[in-house]
Amino acid sequence: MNATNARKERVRFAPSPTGYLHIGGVRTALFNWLWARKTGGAFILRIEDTDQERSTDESVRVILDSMRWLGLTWDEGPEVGGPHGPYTQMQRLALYKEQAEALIAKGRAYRCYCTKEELDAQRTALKARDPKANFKYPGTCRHRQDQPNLPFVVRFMAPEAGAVTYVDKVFGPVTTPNSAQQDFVLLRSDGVPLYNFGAVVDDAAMGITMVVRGRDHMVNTPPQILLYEAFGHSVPDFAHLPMMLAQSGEKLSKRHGAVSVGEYRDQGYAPWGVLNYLARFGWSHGDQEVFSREELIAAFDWEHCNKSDGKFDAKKFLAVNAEHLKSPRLVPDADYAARTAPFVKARGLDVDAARVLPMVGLVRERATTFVDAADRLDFVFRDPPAIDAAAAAKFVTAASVTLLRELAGVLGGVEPWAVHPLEEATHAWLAKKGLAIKEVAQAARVALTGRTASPGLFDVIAALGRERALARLTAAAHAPT
RNA sequence: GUCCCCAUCGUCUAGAGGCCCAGGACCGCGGCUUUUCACGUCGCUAACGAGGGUUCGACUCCCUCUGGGGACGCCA
Repeated sequence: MNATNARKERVRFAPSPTGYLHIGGVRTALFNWLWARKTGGAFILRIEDTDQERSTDESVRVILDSMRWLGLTWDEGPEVGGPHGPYTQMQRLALYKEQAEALIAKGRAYRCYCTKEELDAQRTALKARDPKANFKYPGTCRHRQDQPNLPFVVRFMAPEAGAVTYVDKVFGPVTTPNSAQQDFVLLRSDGVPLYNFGAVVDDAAMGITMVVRGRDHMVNTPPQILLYEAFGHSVPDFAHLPMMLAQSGEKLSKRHGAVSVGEYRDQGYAPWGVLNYLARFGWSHGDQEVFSREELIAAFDWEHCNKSDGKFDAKKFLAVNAEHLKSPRLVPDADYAARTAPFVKARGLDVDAARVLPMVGLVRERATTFVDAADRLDFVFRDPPAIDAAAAAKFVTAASVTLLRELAGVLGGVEPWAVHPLEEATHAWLAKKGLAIKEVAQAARVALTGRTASPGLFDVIAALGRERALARLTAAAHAPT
């Protein structure tokens, strides 16, 4: 697209498998993925499972499933492999240990024998004196002799003077004084790396050229850059994305409603509808709101990324999704049918995509989700249709029963069984009787669909087919009120 | 408290000094269309946080304030 984008970027999404895939995480993954696709680079998926307390295999599975459902395919990572594997941090422990030793050898890190208890005590004591104080590790073990029999963590020897400056792709230049840093822990006493160390070692090993992540990680960037420099590695570019908050302004969590990809999948959202909403959150392209996958890859850039945090809006999200469902360009009929069929089946109807396919036109402009589509299509596949009692009581009266029977007789002779002939025959009949369609429409609708709201009457009659349509009109006549 | 970041309608956003008494979308509210529900369509409500500069001219640049957010862990 543009000469400055010539570099093929290697980017990564590195979730912690501590639960479902959060909608905010998806946006981070998406922006990474878009950039990889746009630059013809690589999108790497890495599992950061070093928090053994909270990480689970189940969660890894859920995350991979969600990514696949969204269509955010990864070029390197779990299950697909790649030249820099393994792509799960707990399988890379030897590397972290080796790299930590290398830093110690360079004099840029050291073993610390202070126990967690000692440190906690110091922290608590400080807070007791000054509740607002900021506890920093005092560097007690910086020059302590090796203690072969004591457990230790490896700490970074942070510079006390100077500052780190980097140019964020979204936020521009950011400078942080080194005085804000401390001798943070690289390796725990059990040999498992902490976030900043693991991320830097892996990003360097995997040849990551740009780190794209949430703004909540912006504070991690200076220490990470210090690490790159200590190693003598070139520093990647960084792009931080503003955060997606709840309407209340709090961090978006389950108590604000659905936040996991799985929930939206189960609610019948289209994967690309989800991604489209997320793409436009913190990024814009003039007034364009709806994008196909290809359009988004072509249009995406960092210049139009916003810096300010935003609030998740479920209604707008639904609207964007509905926009996708309405468009055959964005969701082709076959895809629409395939995604709707499982939801129809979930209603206890033995229906496959092939049977849904010819019915897509009935709900295309009405349904906002595939679940909604399945609901609106229920009457097509259920025989007899589920009749809403209140609707029947109101519209299927003794008088309308007679009319419906008569209408069935009239329609019985219509050839071919298609919307226009059916409509013409009905109107001719109505004209002869001096009736307005209004006077039979709702009764017919309830008889045919069981509900007062449905697709167009003649579309329904045509879709049902001669036999079933006539049977339903007649059945209603036999079972009034 | 320390360090970092942010600031246009309720929400997502356009806006890169005059094109803006601020545009689009969602939501909300009306009208039209109509056999129902929708779709569609027309319209309405609604914003540049405050104060100083800079400039012939600021939503756009600078400063201060105010208001938000993030981080300060052997979590990620």
